[in-house]
Amino acid sequence: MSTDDDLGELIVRAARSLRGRWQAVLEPWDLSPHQVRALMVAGRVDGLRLSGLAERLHIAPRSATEVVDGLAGRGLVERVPDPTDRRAVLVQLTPEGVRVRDEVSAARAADARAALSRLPADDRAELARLLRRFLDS
Amino acid sequence: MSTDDDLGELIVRAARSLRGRWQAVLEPWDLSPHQVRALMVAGRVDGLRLSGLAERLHIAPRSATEVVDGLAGRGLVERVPDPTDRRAVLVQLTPEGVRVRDEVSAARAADARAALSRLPADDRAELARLLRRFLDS
DNA sequence: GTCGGTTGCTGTGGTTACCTCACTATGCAT
DNA sequence: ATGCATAGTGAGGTAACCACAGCAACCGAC
Repeated sequence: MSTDDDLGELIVRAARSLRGRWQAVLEPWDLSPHQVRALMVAGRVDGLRLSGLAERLHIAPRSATEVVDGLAGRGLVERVPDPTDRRAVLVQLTPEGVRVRDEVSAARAADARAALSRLPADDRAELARLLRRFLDS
Repeated sequence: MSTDDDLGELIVRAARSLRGRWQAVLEPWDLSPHQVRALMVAGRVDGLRLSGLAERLHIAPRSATEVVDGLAGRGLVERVPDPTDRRAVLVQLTPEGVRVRDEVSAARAADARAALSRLPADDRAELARLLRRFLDS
């Protein structure tokens, strides 16, 4: 049905709109989307290995090295040896990394709120309910 | 509110899920998303210039040249001189291009139907309504 | 006309973000 | 101890984007 084609298209367009805004919001920090995601994950997960990061970002292990290189070069993240396995390397936020993570987090939340505030609160709730149902199915 | 943060996240995740499926559906044709979009646009718009294609795909004019190179190399598209301006080049689907466009179109529609059929029809309608409202605002 | 500025496409060359493959160091089971 | 598996990374490649320069064609003012 054409309504279903449209629905897929609508979801993708809505996401594109949000992603565009989000990228603009990130600009002051000059971080790629992957770097931001890595920062979030590394802040949330304690004792995160490079391989674990690669898995969560859906990229090759080799590429995780590069993402971490980028963040480490900015002093947002540190490589620390895994005490339980001398082959492994853990990704750990520096104090600066924590600060930037919190700033970016707050900016993203504020922007999402602004973008979606055009929709009445009960529409937002309904939308969230329906999307959750779709994703869980 | 955390529900709004979630909503943005939900939209992006839903789109990612659809995009992942879509890319898998496209695999047999070995076409990039941009190439498919170009094929669709060129099939829809008569007398489409490279610059017009670039505009619709939100890429630099130079990059449109490359997309068309790719499609022309597969024989899906032809460059024809613009009769009204000898500098300009029009992008026109070959018969093979029309065939592939229709196949891909049908496959995408079928997949979207399959992906979204997990949601009841009235939920789909409501979801579409809400997303349209968001996008139009 | 013709001449200066503009436009449409593309060649060259560069960046970025991925990838695979091979290597080293380490861990671990027999 | 020895052989195989695993963690990260150096080397090198690819695909998709970009800006800039160049060429051909268009167009408005004179």
